[in-house]
Amino acid sequence: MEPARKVDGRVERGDRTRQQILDAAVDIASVEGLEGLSIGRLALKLEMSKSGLFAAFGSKQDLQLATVDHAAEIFVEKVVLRGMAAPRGLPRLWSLCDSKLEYMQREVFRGGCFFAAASAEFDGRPGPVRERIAAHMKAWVELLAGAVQRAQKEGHLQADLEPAQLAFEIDSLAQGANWAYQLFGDPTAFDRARRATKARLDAASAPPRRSGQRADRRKPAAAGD
Amino acid sequence: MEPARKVDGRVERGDRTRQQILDAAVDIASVEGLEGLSIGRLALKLEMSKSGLFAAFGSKQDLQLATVDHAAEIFVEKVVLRGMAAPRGLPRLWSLCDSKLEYMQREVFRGGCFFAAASAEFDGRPGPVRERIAAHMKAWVELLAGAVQRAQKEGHLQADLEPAQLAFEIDSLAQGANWAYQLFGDPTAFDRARRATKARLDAASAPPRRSGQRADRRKPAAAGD
DNA sequence: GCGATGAACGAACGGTCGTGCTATTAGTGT
DNA sequence: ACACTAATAGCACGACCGTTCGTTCATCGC
Repeated sequence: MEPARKVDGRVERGDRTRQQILDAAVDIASVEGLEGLSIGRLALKLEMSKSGLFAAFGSKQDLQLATVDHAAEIFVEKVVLRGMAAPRGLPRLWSLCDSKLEYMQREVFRGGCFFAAASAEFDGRPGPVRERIAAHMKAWVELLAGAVQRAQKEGHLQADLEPAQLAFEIDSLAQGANWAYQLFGDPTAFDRARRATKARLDAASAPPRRSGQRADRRKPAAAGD
Repeated sequence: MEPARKVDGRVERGDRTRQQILDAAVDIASVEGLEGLSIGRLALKLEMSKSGLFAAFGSKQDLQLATVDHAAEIFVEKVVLRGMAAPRGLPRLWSLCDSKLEYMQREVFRGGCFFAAASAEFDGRPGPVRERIAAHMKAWVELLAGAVQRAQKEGHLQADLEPAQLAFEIDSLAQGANWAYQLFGDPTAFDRARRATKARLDAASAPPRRSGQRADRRKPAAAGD
């Protein structure tokens, strides 16, 4: 969040501009893509010279990597931290889903979910950038799966379901909503995703604790709010 | 499918090369993107001159539009027709989902689902290309929703659920599988999507016809195969 | 045969891309 | 006030982009 500091604690001038550059880079890249993000246009928008901007990163690829990391920081701040603030178990799981949907809906990035766009753009281009994107996304789905597992341990979700499977399903719904909203401009997509996620979590909820009975029945309590 | 013909029935030379060009264009674009698809590289791959190729379309945008339409033809052939061959109602709905998953899994296009990539690339770039992509995708989701509606009329699915909602959910699962496979190379994603889709359709299935009873119970029959 | 037609070609255009090199500025320690 | 250093600007390069132009060549009606 705050600009990086040197060992002596001073805020360097270069770090400040780096932050400004990355803010603009993430904004542009979420709309035009990481490859469409050109150094010239970025410099124009920031009213600085192309070479000066370039020197701050050394190569386009390094700029792309830094942009991906910067987007990840924002993602963590707006989605992960916000979601993890909820009490552990099912509420936290739901909160993570809802945070991601809200982050897409409010368009924290102008072009919708940065990583949805970046994934699609780079999944066919091997290299460090693709690997970086994949690493961040892997961390996210594993965080989700971990939240599922935790909700199982808390007795909120059925114990016999596979965490990765449920994480896959609810994250797919969020991605589907982002897709529909970005392509069609359909804001109801987020309602659809929320409804579906709630219903899915409901169906995966553990039955109220009674004597030894199989977890094949539903329970009326809603997942969210 | 077969090359276009003139009024007198002859097969023009230009149409043949157009088809060859579009085949290669779709292949490249599914990996590198529609914008990354450059006329020079395309001409190199086809071992023809840049200018000759260019003349066959008139502009890059027209080439992109033709590429999108060509991809849609292949999509219809491999997914829609194959899916619609199943008996109407729930089997057809499942068959459509399965066909799309298979088309992604077998990588009919080298870079996974062409339209998943194209949507993400162009959802932030207004213009005819974006509109064309959106039109094709709209047709697909409406086809899915129509299949849901038909399954309701046949009594296979509960009558009180919203077709567009269910269509959104199952298509999101397919997109999620494509995403996971393309980014992580995880082939189990398709199994996950299939399982989730089956379970979702199961949960949406109408109860076996008996006296007036509400549609809140499950029925054991699986959705697919 | 001959002229018309359309397909494909090679060369070149202006523009933008990422990337180096060198000079100049601005900030800091003494 | 000065030297030192990091940050930025200016400029040019080579590569590639989409596009245009004029030309060549095969084909086909006449």
